[in-house]
Amino acid sequence: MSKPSIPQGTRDFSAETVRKRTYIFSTIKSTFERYSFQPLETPAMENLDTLMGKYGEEGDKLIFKILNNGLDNPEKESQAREDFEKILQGKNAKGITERALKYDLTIPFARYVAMNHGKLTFPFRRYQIQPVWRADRPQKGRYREFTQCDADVVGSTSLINEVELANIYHDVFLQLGMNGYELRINSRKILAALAELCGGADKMIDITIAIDKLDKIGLGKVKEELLQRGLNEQQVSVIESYLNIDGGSEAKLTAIRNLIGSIDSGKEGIEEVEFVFSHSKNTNLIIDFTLARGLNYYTGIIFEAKAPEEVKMGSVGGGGRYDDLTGLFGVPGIPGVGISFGVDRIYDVLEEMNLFPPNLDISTKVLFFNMGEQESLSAFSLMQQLRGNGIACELYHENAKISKQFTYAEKKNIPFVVIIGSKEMEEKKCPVKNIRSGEQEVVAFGDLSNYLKSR
RNA sequence: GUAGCCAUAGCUCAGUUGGUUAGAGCAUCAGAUUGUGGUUCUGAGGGUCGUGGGUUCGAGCCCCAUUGGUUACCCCA
Repeated sequence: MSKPSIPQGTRDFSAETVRKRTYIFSTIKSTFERYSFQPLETPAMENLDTLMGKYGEEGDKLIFKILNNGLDNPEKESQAREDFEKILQGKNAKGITERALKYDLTIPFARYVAMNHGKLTFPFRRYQIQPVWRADRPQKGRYREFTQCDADVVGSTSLINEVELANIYHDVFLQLGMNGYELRINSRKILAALAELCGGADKMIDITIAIDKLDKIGLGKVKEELLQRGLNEQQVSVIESYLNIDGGSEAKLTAIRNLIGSIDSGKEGIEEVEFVFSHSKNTNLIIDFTLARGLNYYTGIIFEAKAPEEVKMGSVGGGGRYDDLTGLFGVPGIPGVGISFGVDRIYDVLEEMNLFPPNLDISTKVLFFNMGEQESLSAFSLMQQLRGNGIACELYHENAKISKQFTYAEKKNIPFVVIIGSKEMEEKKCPVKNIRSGEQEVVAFGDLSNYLKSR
């Protein structure tokens, strides 16, 4: 028999990890709730149709497809073979696979809104915290199963939404102690204007893919890539002057106005960025015209949250505005804007920077020592009383050596031990020892709950 | 999908140009110590060297394949 294992890029979460993750989830969740977002959950799997074509060509390849059941049915054999031929040619075949694990939370949400738009009150604000799956090659900060925390507002074009979302990022990251994070913003309209200026709206995707890599590969390589992608020298030099925009936010805005302010979409984009920048309380907000983001459906403001420089984790969240996401599902005219937190990466950042608060792993508060058969029965009934009063406690399972029971308490990070032997049973008081400080007090049985509750 | 690196005890790792019975630290268990632990000391258990082939008198070490992990590219949270 082979060694047990789990699929590549997936993880088991131990108690300690779950508690740390829960800490992140509850920080994000309570912030979402405070901003009046409502929870939503959607299935782990969607119909393949729902997902295909929504994330670009690369995205499609990374969708985890689910094999249909019943393919071994002899009556359908010839059809199955025919369908499989399509798969071999890189196409999809409903006969082989018609469901897939969800790839993000935004598209399923759009699908949900399209299905329920008649029942929803707009603007509709929802948050969603669920796992998603990508058939990617795992590496640092990248998993095949990971959890996203999304908040979206649909049915409103107001830029106030963008401002609020920028504020949410700030609230969450400051609360988590990631003070050095950056929230970069840009507008797709500015990128569209740049493409227009370079003589081809059809080149927008090529341009954005290339310039998005600026901080990674440098200006020289970006120019090379642009040339490779079919832009001419003159167009590349326009892009170069765009990329050279630098300095403080005001200086950047002035420079971008000079460059593309005369183009309608450019002007709109600049106004958007300026609005969000000037109205958000987020002091970590940075205007970054090189920010592009991969997902094709963004049309206005785009966000990307970056981990503090020193941890080299890159993006820990992102989002943006989409004018017509539900249009993909036959319900046009519902604009929206949303953001996402990448919990798994945030976890890695907090771990690396040592930012988790202590005591997250305290679950059991009291360990009753087992000093013998009669003694343990007495401890048992006291323990039940404490549990009734909401105190998590545990009785050591056998009459082992004292030192062993202490070690157990220490390993399980249980802060208090209670020792009940024959003497204590007679006197109806017992020593309560704080394991960390070593302090010990004798407490009457009847006072035990109150004593422990207060510390 | 492409490329690099790694795989030896529960964990972290040594292991010389290929040469006797594969080691250390930590962890575990037992004892010194039968109601107050964490330090210390003594002892014990624990391995098909990822798997399968090959070269060789001889392989943990060299070669091939395979599996798993990891890092980078593409892309992305």
